[in-house]
Amino acid sequence: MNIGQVAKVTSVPAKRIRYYEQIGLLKPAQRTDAGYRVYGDGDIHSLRFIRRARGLGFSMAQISKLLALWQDQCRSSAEVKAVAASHIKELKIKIGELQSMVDTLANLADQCDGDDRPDCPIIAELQGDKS
Amino acid sequence: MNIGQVAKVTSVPAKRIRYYEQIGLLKPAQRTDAGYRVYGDGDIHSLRFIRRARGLGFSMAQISKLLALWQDQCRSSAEVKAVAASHIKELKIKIGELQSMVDTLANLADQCDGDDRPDCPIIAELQGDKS
DNA sequence: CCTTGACCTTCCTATCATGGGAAGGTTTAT
DNA sequence: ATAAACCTTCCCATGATAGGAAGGTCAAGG
Repeated sequence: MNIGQVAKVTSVPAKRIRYYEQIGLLKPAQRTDAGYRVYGDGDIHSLRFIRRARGLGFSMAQISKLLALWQDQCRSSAEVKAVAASHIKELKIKIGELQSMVDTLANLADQCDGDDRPDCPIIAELQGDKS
Repeated sequence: MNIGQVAKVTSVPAKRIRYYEQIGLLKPAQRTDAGYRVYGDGDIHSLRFIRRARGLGFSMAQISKLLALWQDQCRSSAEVKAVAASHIKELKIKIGELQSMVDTLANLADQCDGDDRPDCPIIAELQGDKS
């Protein structure tokens, strides 16, 4: 299969497939005489694996680990779970940060009249007023 | 004040201050004969404003708008509120995405034994098994 | 057989908001 | 006078892509 066809069946754009190869996430694809990349079923499975992992927010570095564990028959599920746990932890931290922004902003926006006048608690907060 | 002193009092590193000037968020600072940037109180207020806005997760583009509104005596609070509302909306979407990742992952991790054996529902999910 | 269009290739650039560091000039303090 | 602590600009790096230019290749139709 050509890269374009693989892109279609995996929903991973050709550009991204080349990028994954470049950073070593995928092993270099075989080439035709003309230099075209050629892919087999294994590559397609790998790309789907990567796509799903990306969908769960894993970084490339984490996916690299997960791919290695996936291929490793001798893996322990504990190792996989550790990668996931670390990612969950990061996600929760991020969510907490974003949520606290939302809380503050919603609070301020709620107190804002949203009319034609210039007075605004949002601006006041950013300005540093100790209201 | 020199850039280093401003960095200290605003908690915004000199590097970042120069960057803000470069992208037009701050007006170009005055210079000494030797080319050193010189800042006044107004700049310090602006930098604190930017720092607080960044802390609430606003993008540079949004902060640019907010700065303009801040300076604009004729602003309507509705405009400010609109910027905030749009940001809140984006944040909530992001939080929703991250939370759904956490939910999926926590569920999978929960089902994972985390022992020495290779069997792992996390890997199975990424692999695409219809378990 | 030749052209056209749809592919493919590599390479360069941009994003966003920074951080790091090199090379070189200035100021301050001892 | 010299050393330390500043400052300047410039270039490169991040992560995970997207966009596009320049050029080679392949399949189909006239």
